[in-house]
Amino acid sequence: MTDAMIRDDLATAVDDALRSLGIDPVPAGVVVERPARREHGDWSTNAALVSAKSAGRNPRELGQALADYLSANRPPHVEGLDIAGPGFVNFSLSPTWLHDVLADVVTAGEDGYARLDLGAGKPINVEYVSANPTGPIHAGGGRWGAFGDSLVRIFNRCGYRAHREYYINDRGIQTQLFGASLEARKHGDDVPENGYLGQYIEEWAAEMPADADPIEWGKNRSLDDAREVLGSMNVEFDTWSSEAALVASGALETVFDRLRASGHVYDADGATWLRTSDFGDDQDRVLVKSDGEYTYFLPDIAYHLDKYDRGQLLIDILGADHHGYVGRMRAAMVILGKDPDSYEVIIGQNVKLVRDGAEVKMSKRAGTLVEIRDLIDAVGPDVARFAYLLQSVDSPQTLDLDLLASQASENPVYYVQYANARIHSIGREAAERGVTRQPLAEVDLAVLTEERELELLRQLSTLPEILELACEERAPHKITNWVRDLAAAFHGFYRDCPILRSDTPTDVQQARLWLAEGSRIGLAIGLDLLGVSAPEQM
RNA sequence: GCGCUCGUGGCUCAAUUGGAUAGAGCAUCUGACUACGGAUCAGAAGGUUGGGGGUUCGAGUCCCUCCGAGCGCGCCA
Repeated sequence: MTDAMIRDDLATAVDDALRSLGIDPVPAGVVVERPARREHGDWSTNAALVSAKSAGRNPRELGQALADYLSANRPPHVEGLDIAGPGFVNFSLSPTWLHDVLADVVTAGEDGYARLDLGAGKPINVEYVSANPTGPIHAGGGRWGAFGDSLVRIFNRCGYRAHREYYINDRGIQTQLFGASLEARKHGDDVPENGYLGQYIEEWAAEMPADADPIEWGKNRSLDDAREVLGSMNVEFDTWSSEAALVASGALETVFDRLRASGHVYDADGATWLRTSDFGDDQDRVLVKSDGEYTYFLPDIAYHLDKYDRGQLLIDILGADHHGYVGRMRAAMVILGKDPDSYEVIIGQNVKLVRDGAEVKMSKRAGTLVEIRDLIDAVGPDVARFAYLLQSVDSPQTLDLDLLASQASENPVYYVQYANARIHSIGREAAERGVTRQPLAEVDLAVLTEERELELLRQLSTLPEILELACEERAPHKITNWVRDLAAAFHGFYRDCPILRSDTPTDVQQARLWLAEGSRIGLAIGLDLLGVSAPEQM
């Protein structure tokens, strides 16, 4: 029994009730949902509100009629029914179904509980970070790493097959400038005009062997740094795609021919253009410059086309400063015959970093960046990752570096990890006292009737629906919020419902041991989706 | 100027996508353990959701309009 099954049962019952009152067909917009407030019951329906107008009846009176019908034809597990507010019909469930939830959770375990099949194995390609290989990753880029990696974990748990991808812009003027800057500083010369000025240039130039090719060496140095620092935050990739390799493969010519053949390419002002404005872009874009060089755009098109080999759905995660890019790429994909819905872009709002009470304006070229490495060194990977995932990517994020460091011990991530550590501590203490957990089948979970216990079970029961929401809305922060709520429910339970104390009856002790195990499973799943560790002691 | 995104207690953010009395954390104040870890728990205070108008049973959410912020508007990437 899961909460989704309960919801379906209730929705069916509500439909039946409406029809019995002569409201047929059932109006769109009638839903069964969780009320915002606990005292409004476990589930609620707006059926009376939505139907009242077309039925020409008063919402409260109609609600009463619905409640009467549902009382007489009571759906399973429903204990209480009442009508409240403007005409909501509220359902209260018997605690028995929560005991079933716990049995499900511990039976399915970490691997099986809240494992969905929304995707039916559909491959999704997710590209994120993709910072230019011209220096270290800055602290703003960490947001896309944490977000993208968690999103992939969510997809995979929901039955998709997600492929993680990083695109390396290792060709073009920026890489040349970067290499030239390294070379110049190596010899103590000034960097060229528009060159790179950061402190890291000095350090890396000093590291660089005298006989190294500065462009190649600089690229590899940047990528090693990215791999290492992102890896320390549990951010990994399946494919690192090189623009230079793509160009060398001849893929650009192939794509260019296909674009030509589409009839949407034209020459003007000595350059070659793609007529993207016919496909929703606000202006046409140059493919080949008048000096005969490709712009970044043609390789990007070739790259996106290439990604379809590794996913039926392409997702790019980009910072808000790239939002102007979406229209042209979607246009190019459509011109190449792709379904516009198969190319999705998630625009994340940028991160603002505050240090010493002032915003740090970041520019890689000017060398004023805050490296993500500095952040991780200061607060650790778990705090950094949790901080990134604490809020929706739709809203701009402000990270106060001093605050994050000074409040490291009060960080919400520790609140969650502490709950996990307490569970393991109970296990250790139980072992020491010779208390063992009996097989589930021999334990009566029905003795779990304290409000703390029920609240913890209710929270545990919502993970599947939260996961589904997080997946469909591409919103890992919903997992973060859920895992915090679960930890809060556990801490409350821990405080008021002793397990190992000598005055705890044996049957209650056994049921609570299983409840602790269920909580452990929930925390483990949630933290894993966030890519945050679940330490057994702290 | 045009376009995209956004504006929620002192601070950082939620809000089941149009639902009921807008919720958390931090900071502030007050309480709670003599048997499982106080990195915890319970409570108080703090709001005209930037302003105004509209849509409807119902608006933080949708529409219009001001105000304010960030980001785009290259033959850079």
